[in-house]
Amino acid sequence: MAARSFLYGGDSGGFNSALLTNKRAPSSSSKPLDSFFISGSSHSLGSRSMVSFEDGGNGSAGRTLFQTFDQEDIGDDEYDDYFHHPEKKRRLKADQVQFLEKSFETENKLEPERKIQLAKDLGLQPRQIAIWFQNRRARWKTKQLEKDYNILQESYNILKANYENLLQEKEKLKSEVLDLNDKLLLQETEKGTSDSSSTKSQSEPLQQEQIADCVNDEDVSKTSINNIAVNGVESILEQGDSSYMFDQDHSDESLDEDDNFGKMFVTPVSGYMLPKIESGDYPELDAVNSCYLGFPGHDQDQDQDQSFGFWSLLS
DNA sequence: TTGTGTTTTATTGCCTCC
DNA sequence: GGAGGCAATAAAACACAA
Repeated sequence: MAARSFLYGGDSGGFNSALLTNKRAPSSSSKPLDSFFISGSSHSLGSRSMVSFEDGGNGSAGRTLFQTFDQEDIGDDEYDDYFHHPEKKRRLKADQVQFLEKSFETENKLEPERKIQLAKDLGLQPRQIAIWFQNRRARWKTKQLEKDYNILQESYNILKANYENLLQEKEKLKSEVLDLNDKLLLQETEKGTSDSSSTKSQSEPLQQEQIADCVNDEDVSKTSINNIAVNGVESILEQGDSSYMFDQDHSDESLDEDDNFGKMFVTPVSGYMLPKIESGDYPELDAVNSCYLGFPGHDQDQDQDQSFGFWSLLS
């Protein structure tokens, strides 16, 4: 991309009004010395800074915090330096940045009146104010995305740890069942009667089937859970609608039962909408849970409420 | 001093809204 | 169609290690 900067061309009395109304001012309008004559350029800026707070940032009425450049105020070398590097970028002074930061905290969008006022107060071009806010919003967004990513990463890790615990528990219970089955068989064998086979527990074949089902489901479930968690993270990263970024209030959306919002939740930091995973949405996850539920006398509701907190974690 | 990575300022192009 | 927003990007300014 061509990077011919025009900065803030205009006459020495102020800024080029065309640049305020037309943000696509052609680069050709930039004259070599234009950027030197930015309204409010001053001395005492260090070597290159474009602006300074002459009054210490008290913002007294009727006076900008930024003074008009005057050749008499700076040394010849510096003056010469400006002439020979007319388009150098100049960083804002710390005080100016602080002022803008405070303003940004109040409201991260910039209405025209506020822009003009800030420009007056700081002795900058309104366009500079707009650009600063735009860049600041971009930085803010990046940070929020990082935070959301970290939150999701943490959730994923918890989910994964829970899943692994779940598998361990399942193995333990499975071996208990096998053990009990062995004992049962042993007992019945000890009875040694000829009709023992007909009095054999009817529940046994069913339990063995269930165990087999659980074993078969295991790999599928593991893959599915991982996919769900990973997709959750990816969906945030791929979320392109920035309209959420500065829209603070999504509380109503998550309560709407008539559309998909009813199954969404809002990420805590950036306010992204993500699908809320519930029991029944992913049969593979239910299959994992169901492995506990086939035993005689086992309380399913209790199991879902207790120990692993599997669904509560997801929702 | 210099090379290199990061941050900040500014431009460009595209999109949306009124 | 103009104004303003955002993403992508360039380039200056800055920080810092070697």
